Amino acid sequence: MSPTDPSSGVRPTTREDHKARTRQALIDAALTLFATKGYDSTTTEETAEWAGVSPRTFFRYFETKDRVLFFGGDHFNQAVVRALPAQPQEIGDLAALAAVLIDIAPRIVPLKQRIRLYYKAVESSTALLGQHARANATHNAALAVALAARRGLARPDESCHLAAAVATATIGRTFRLWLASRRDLAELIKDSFASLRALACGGESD
Amino acid sequence: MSPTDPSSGVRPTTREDHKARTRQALIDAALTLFATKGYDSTTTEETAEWAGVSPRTFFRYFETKDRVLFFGGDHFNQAVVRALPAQPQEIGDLAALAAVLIDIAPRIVPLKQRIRLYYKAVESSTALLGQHARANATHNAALAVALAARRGLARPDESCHLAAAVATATIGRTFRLWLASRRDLAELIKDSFASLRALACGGESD
DNA sequence: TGTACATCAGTGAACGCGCGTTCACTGATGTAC
DNA sequence: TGTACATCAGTGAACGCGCGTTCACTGATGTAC
Repeated sequence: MSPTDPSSGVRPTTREDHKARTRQALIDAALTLFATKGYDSTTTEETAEWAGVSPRTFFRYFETKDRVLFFGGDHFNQAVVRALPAQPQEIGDLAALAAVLIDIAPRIVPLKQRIRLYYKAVESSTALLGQHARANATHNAALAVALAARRGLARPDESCHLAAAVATATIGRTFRLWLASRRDLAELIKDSFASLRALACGGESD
Repeated sequence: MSPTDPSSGVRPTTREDHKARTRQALIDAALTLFATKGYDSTTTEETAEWAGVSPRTFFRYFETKDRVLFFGGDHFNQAVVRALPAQPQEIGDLAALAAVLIDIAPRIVPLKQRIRLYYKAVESSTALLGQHARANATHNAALAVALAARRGLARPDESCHLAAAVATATIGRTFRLWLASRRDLAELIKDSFASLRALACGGESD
């Protein structure tokens, strides 16, 4: 349409640039404040001030106070779902998922400090915990669909849903373990899925 | 101490009786209203009115609006944790948990309609979803401790935590399946844990 | 059994607070010509 | 290149609303004697 048509290439104008930076400043402020002071003890006004904008501006970027925390986790979830079909058909669902996660791990590692803040923020409030749980539920649904496709099903059956839920629970544990240690994320993922296999198959061996 | 000392026996006076009934009325009102109108669209004032008390009375019974929904689910969780040591040592953790759950199932079945309302309410709001998630996390911690004891560990290791998390995820799926069908709860629990075993052990067989 | 007092469930009114909305505006960036 | 206009990010002020608190009170139930 116009010479600065965004769809014609990545050329951020000064305006768009500034907008993106304001948004990012609000997200950073919220992440830091929620993690240190707790969500309930942080006002939107305070967050705006920390980001260097007026109180009113907060709600130009986020519909509600809690929305400001959710931005990029979905990105990785979607990457997992997209990468799943590339895994060989022969291996099991959980093994395929583990393989995908190990592939993606290097892209997650650099965000460790940020993810730590995110989890700390989430634990500070039931409202954020609820958001997190809902994001997980959405991801599980998408994952179940992807697993169904892998098996040649039109719609996910209960086994697909169960696999998605169990995988997400396993990943959740793995993340917390990773954040609390210095161990390698990919190693931890491998260990967790091996441990899951050992648990479910009745062996007490490692 | 006094002739009506509560610790000397279960003799509810008229006063205690009335109090218990007021509390229950508030819980019932909240459960119904949250499930039908949604949590965010229901005010504490409305809940109080529905229960036949003044708005102010609500906060004499519950510190916050969300607390009114959480009352008896913990009871079953605790029952599971207490019953776990009675299971034979030879069987695996997940098998032991499944057995305990199947034992308890008959006590859960009569509450089906109530549990349905509970889940509907929880899904209506991130605040309640967060409460539910936190309750699950607390239960998982207790479950991990119980599993550690079963294995002769002083403290739960990561494998215990993982087992608890995976079991809770499995039970969550099972409950939703149960609420959406007419199938027998104990049967569904058995199926779910069998399905979990099949998933993790790599077999695609039922 | 009967009276005087104590306790406590429940109420009414007023208020603080933070989220989120509405309306009218400013001023910088972007566009037309 | 330069002027006139359009767009849009950001602001300020005022407000509605529901949660949760504080304080002073009523009236029914329970207790002492």
